[in-house]
Amino acid sequence: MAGTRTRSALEVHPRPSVTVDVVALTLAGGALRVAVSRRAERRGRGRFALPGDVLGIGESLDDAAARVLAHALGLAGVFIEQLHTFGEVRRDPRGRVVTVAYYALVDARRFAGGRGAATTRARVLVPSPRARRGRVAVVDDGGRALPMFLDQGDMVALAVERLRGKLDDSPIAMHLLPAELTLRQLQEVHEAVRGEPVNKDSFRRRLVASGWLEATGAHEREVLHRPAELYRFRRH
Amino acid sequence: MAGTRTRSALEVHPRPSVTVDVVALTLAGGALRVAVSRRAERRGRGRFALPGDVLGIGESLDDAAARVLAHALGLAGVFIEQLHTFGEVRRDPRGRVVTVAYYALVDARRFAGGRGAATTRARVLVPSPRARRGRVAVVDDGGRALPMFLDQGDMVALAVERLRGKLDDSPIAMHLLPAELTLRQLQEVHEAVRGEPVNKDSFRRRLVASGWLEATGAHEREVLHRPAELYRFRRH
DNA sequence: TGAATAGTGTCTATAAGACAATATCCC
DNA sequence: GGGATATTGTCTTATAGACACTATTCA
Repeated sequence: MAGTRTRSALEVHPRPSVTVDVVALTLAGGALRVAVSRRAERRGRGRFALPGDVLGIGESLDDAAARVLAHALGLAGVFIEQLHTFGEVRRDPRGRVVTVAYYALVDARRFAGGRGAATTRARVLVPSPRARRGRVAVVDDGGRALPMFLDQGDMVALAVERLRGKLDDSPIAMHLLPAELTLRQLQEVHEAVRGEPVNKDSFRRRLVASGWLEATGAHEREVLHRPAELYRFRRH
Repeated sequence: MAGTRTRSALEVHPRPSVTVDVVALTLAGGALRVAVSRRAERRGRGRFALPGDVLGIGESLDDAAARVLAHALGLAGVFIEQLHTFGEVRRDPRGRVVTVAYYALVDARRFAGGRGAATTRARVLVPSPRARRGRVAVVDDGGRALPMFLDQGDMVALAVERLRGKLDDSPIAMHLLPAELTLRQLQEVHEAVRGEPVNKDSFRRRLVASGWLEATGAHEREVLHRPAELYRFRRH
C-alpha cells in the first residue's frame, strides 16, 4: 500500500514497460473510422496496429499520447482523452508491457489533410444495440474484419463505448465535425456512434434545447435540396 | 507507434515504476467514506494515503488491485473497477511513478467487519451539483479537510464522479448495500453520491420499473415506523 | 414542376414532480 | 392514540415519438 511504500521499494522491483496507444476516430461516409497501419515487423506481421509508442521517462502520459497522435496523423490540437489501461501479464509476447490507451476525435477534413504515419482509415462497424452479442469490429471497405494487433481490437471497442456514453451528456460530438455544422450532420454522428437511427424530431428539439449550439445565421451551400442552417458549438 | 515498436525498443528505454492505488468506498451514516491510513514515512508524513502497492512483474493490474484491496480491508470478492491512470512526470517526488487507480465499493457491514491495514474510514464530502466550484473533499468526523498524499485527492474525486455517472445506468449502487435492502436505503445511496436530495416518488417508480430489483416478500424489522419491504438485486 | 431535405406545428404516450390518502409498525 | 415512514393513487407538467404540413433549394 502507498502508506508503506518507500523510495527503495519503488526501485527494487523489476519494472514493466509502459506504452501509450491511441484510438484515433473520425467520421467519413456516415461511418466511424479509425487510424491503423499494417505491421511489417516479425511479431504480428500483417496485423493492423494502432499508433503507439513507449512512454518517455521524462514525459507525461498525456504528452506521450499527444506526441503519438501528432506523429500518426500529422496534426496537433486534437481532442484526446485517456481511455483505459491494459495490464494483463501475457498480453504482449515481447515482454511485460502495460499500455495506457487513449482515444482521439478528429473532424474528417483535418484527418484527411494531415500527413502522418498511419496509412489506413479502417471502418469501425458498430452493432445495433438491440442485436445481442454484437461486437464492435474493424473492417476494410469490403466489410471484411481486419485482424488487430494484440488486444487493440478491445481498445477500439472500448473507445466507441466511451464515446456512446458521453454523447448525450456532453457536446463531445463536436470534435468529429467542422466548426460550422448542420443538425443533420450532428445526427449522423449520433447514429454512427450508436449503431442505430435516432428520432429526428426529438433529436433536433433536444439538441437545440441543450444550449450547446448557437445558430450562425448562415446556411449550407451546394446541396441538392433546401439548405440547412449552420450552427456552431458555443464555447463553454 | 505500435507499428514500429520492437522488442529491443521496449527494452532500451528507462522504465517508470508502475503502482496501483485503490479508492475503497462505502456508505456509513448517510455519507460516503473512503479507506485511508495516515502516513508515518518521511515523505508525506501525516498525510492520508490510499491503499496501494507496486505492480508485481508477474501480476496483472486487476490482480494487483484486488491484492491491495484485500490487504487493506481484509476482504475478498469485493466489486472493483479500474478508474484512471495518473502519469504526470513529477507527481511523486520519490521518482517517476505511473499509478493506475481503481475504485472499490463495499457494503458497510463487510467494511466494518474486515480486519485490514487501512485504519481510517474518512468521510467524503460531495458538494451539491448546483454549488458551482464545489470540490469533493476527504474530511474527518469534525468536518476538517484531511491532507491527502500526492494526487490521491484527485483519485477520490474521480471515483465519486465515475460512480455518479453510472448510478442511473446500472445497478452499481447494489455493491454499497447488503444483499437485502429497502428502497429508502437505495435512495440514501443515490443522495450521498449525488450530493443532493432526490425525488422520492419518482425514484421509487423508476427503480421498480428498471427491472433491477425483485421483492423478497419480507420486511425490515426493529424500526420505529412502518417497516419497508425488502428487495434484492436480480442476478443479471 | 418534381425530388429531396429543412423546419414548424400539433397530437399522443410516457415519465417526472407534487401531493393527498391510507397502511403499518413502535412507543 | 401519536409519531414516523411506507405504499398507493391521482393530478399536473415536461419530454419523446409520430406525423402532417409548409419552405427552399437544384435539376
